[in-house]
Amino acid sequence: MPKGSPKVAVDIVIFTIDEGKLKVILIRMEKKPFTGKWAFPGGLVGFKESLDEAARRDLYEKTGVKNVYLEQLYTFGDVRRDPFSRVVSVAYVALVNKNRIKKLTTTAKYTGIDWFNMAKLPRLAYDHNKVAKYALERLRLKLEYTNIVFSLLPRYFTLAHLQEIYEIILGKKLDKRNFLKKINSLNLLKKTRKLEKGAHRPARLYEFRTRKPRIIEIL
Amino acid sequence: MPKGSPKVAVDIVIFTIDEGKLKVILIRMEKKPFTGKWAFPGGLVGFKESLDEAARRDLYEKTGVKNVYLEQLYTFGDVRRDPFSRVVSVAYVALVNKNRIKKLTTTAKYTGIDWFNMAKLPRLAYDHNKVAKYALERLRLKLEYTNIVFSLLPRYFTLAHLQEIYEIILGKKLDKRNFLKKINSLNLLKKTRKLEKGAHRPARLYEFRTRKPRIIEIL
DNA sequence: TTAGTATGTGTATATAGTACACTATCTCAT
DNA sequence: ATGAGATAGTGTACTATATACACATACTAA
Repeated sequence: MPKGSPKVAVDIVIFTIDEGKLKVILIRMEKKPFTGKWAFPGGLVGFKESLDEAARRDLYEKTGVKNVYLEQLYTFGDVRRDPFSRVVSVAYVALVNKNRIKKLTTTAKYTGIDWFNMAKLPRLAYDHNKVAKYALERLRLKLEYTNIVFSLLPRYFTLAHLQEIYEIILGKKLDKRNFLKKINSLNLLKKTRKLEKGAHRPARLYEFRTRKPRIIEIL
Repeated sequence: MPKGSPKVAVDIVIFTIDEGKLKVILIRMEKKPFTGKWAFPGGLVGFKESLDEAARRDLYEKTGVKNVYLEQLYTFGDVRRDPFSRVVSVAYVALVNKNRIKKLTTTAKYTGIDWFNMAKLPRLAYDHNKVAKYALERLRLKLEYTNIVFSLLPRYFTLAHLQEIYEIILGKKLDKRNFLKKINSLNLLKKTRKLEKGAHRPARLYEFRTRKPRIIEIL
């Protein structure tokens, strides 16, 4: 029978592409049970903010960016996931363009914040390795039928650049011609006038038809 | 900035098939802002139970059934979703076989509990019409690549019966031959010796290869 | 024996996904 | 001016999956 209620927090898996790798932001914990361990950033949800707002606020505090793709992932509520306190955590996934981030900042409660290669995460605090696994699955799935990568790209980009991002996230090589067919079938892109320097044939630049999150099929 | 923390509740969309319709359990509220309105059953999460446990407990209290399909759906956390209190609600979806339920019971806080046709829901309390929409989408989606309907069927059943349930949930007629092809490709069923009375050719009975929730593809 | 009723089954077509290689266009070096 | 180097851009054949569609079969009951 319920007596008292758990606390509510949000945790955010903030993805970016950097140096040809899929990376996430982690913060280093100072508090007792997890001293020195890394975890996804997050914090308690205030009385006067929705879950989405709490996630957006935390993302802004850490990275200084707004208007990126942000989606609720799953809610983790095991009793012992935080050994000293009962906290239910609503996990979110965010996608940010690394160029738009000047500096990562965190509060005094933490002793560090940095980008980590998603493929080589250390053992994380709480149940955050499970969170990471869910987040990657969801990201890969959504890639197939939405335009969510717009958050990872500049306004104008080449097909090769777009394909590279897909390859990094999916963790496998794609065929150029089949990739174009798929992207075309989703009807996400608009051609522009070509640009792109380089000691070779210049590539045409594309832009997204819309830079708002747009679901192509049912979720 | 967070000050205090919202309360945490679970709400459960309990589906069944009855009289050829997809139905859900609703309870009638007594408390002030929603007096007389119907809502999905649920309640606050206790300090010593996980979210899943809270959902399972509530399902058991209302219906007396255990061991059915139960899945977390989404977490609703708008500030004003409950006008008098700040409650974050983790919504769950459950599938139960109506035959296994003797009686619906609820606590003194509510003035009624009953089954409602999912296709004709009244205006519900809180944000529960949105919850209903999400739940139906998820149910339809999961139907396509999992064995979750096992919770809605007896141990032995005919293909016609199985197909009928799919048709009710999806809200459209299916072709018998194509349906069989699809079910076979999922490799969910085992043939048994035929039975089934009736004034016509008797139908072969099938059973599920396994009656645990089993994901066929990635979620 | 027959009428009635639901079962059980196969093929042809359309659509989506995958495998696969060569020509075109530019820059830079000579 | 020419050629080497480098990446861009493009089409077809094959496979797998999804859809449309109709008739013979096996039982019960009169």
